[in-house]
Amino acid sequence: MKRVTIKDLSKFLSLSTSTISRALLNDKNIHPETQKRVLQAAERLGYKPNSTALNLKYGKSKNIGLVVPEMITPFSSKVLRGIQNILDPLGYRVIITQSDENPLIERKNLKLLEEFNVDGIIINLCHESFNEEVYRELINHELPMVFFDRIPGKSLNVSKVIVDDQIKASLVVEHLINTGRKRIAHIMGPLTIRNVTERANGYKRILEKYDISDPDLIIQTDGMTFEHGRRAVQELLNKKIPFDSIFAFSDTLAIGAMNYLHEQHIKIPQEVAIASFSGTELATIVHPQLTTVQQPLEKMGETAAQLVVEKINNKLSPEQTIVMDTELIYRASTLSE
Amino acid sequence: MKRVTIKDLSKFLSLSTSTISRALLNDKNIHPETQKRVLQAAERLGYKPNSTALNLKYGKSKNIGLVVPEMITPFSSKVLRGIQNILDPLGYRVIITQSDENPLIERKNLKLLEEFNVDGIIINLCHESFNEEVYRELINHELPMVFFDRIPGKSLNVSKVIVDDQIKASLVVEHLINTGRKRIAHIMGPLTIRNVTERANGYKRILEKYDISDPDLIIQTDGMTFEHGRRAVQELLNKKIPFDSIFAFSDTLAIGAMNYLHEQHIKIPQEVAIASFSGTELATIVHPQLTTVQQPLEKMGETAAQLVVEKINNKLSPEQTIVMDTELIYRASTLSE
DNA sequence: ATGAAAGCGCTAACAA
DNA sequence: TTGTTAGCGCTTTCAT
Repeated sequence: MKRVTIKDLSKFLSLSTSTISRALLNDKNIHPETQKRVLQAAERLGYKPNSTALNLKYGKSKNIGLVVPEMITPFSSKVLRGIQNILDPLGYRVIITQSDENPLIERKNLKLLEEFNVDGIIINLCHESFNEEVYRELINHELPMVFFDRIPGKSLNVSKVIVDDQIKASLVVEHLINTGRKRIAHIMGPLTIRNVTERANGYKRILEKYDISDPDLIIQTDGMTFEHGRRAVQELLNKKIPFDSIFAFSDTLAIGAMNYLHEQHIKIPQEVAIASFSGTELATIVHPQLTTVQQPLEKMGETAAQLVVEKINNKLSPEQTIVMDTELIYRASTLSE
Repeated sequence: MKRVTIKDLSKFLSLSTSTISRALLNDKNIHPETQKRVLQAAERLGYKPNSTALNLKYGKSKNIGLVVPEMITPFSSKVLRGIQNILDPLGYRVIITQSDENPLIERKNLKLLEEFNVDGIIINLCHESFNEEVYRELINHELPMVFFDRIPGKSLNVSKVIVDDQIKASLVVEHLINTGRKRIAHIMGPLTIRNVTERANGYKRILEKYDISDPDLIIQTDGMTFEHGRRAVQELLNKKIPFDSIFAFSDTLAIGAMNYLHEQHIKIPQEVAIASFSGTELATIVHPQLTTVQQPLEKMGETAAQLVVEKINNKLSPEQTIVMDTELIYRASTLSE
């Protein structure tokens, strides 16, 4: 069953293709009667505009590329949802690529998206500097780019959507202190991610303020999986470093840690309280539920999408950094019953 | 920075566009010397083929639509990964749409994908019959479709990728019996999903075989979220129906149930053992880890992708139903230490 | 109000 | 071996 084109309609109605096009586009230069006939015929023959032809005509692909480190946790999914809220009604399609936390794959993805003629890129990067030159190149090619969550270093002038990492990290740690914790460990992610440093700074600031800091309490991981969280807390225990609570960079790391604690029959929160950053259901499907800084992921996606669209429609629109509000949510993992 | 086209190269080298095209395509009818010059110029000017033009030319979009009920659990993400393994190297882009378990949204998504000229659709449906007419229509339009996981009723002759639901459900239940359980509850999903019935049949078969069935033990949910699982077990407890184990349709339902049990301080697996179907990390990030039927999700995605590609390349290739092998994995949620 | 024709970037007959 | 031309489906000047 071949697709019906304007040409088919033109033959069918013995009208020129331009007239058909005008009728379809609601042009003023069209007789109402003619338009009615065209519309009816279009309906009857099942005419569907060919978006490829339009894209060629207008020099756009109506594709937006999304680059994320992974899609295994619901983090990226929720952001995607927000992105689609904005982009779907505008007729954009979203092409998703996963970097697997590997900057080389990320680079390949970016190149691929450029090949694919995407009109813009929304990216959550996996290394704050490794691909800086690639980002710069794409931007020079006038490809609109918006970064969210994990953003590149200051030297790149781009639009970003982030959260108030440091402040909220401080608040979390302060909450642990307020609930009587004194030996607060921190499970960091890799240093190649800007938020990792930000959140760690928030943590350090408070521990120093209360004069309870101890470098032994900071465990640096070289990855972001459940397994990394697990190994971090294992390390603390093996080194016999006493601790009564954990602030983890992400819910993934936190949950990994929780699991190991469970296996060791260490009670949460009685013996060890635990808190982290999240924004997904992950925080509520574990037991006990995790105290977290709730990031407005869907809203972040929407905001990022709005920024790309803005940039696509107006190449001169200025770069913006939008800091989203987060909410600290207290749950059972830090509250004794 | 405007994109460099073949025309630009043609001017730059004083050659016809067709010669340029030939050089780029490695045509035999081209002087090696000329080809070298073209390739060098292309490299120097940064030429990138315009995929939109190609798609128009060849009447393809090189887009494949993916329709899934949700992306919040890692289920769809893992399948997507498999799909991309196959499709990325072939130059296909994957457009993702989420139905939110709502057949009306699913229908809208399908219509949208058709508008978008996708070359094929891979779908995990959310109601086994509601949109049957839409599927049929798309198939009549010669749009290649492959169903996976949740498939439509028998009356539709389409390619499918599924697992051996009934058999494996039986094995799970038999495992529960072998570990001494006698009052085995079943948390079903909605009856509008074929696998739900399949797995329930497997469950019933075994309970009848051992003559321990009891209709009270079957809880029918009207959704698939954590919350539904939670409420199902709540219902069992409220009705004071005694049970010593649960077989849940999915890990999502199982985890929801686990959480409620935890809150009621009911010990898993000592007081209640629990098992389900999965294939994602969800089963291992909860405590205790869940005994599940591990579905090869990535492989399922790959298989589905291969089937669409096959169908795209040859409209006449026959419909196939591929049953993937699953593995029953015993974990702490059914094994007392 | 309608039609003819050009053009978006590319490929593939057909000529030369 | 290279060039000319038409055409994929659509919109948009420019004529009529």
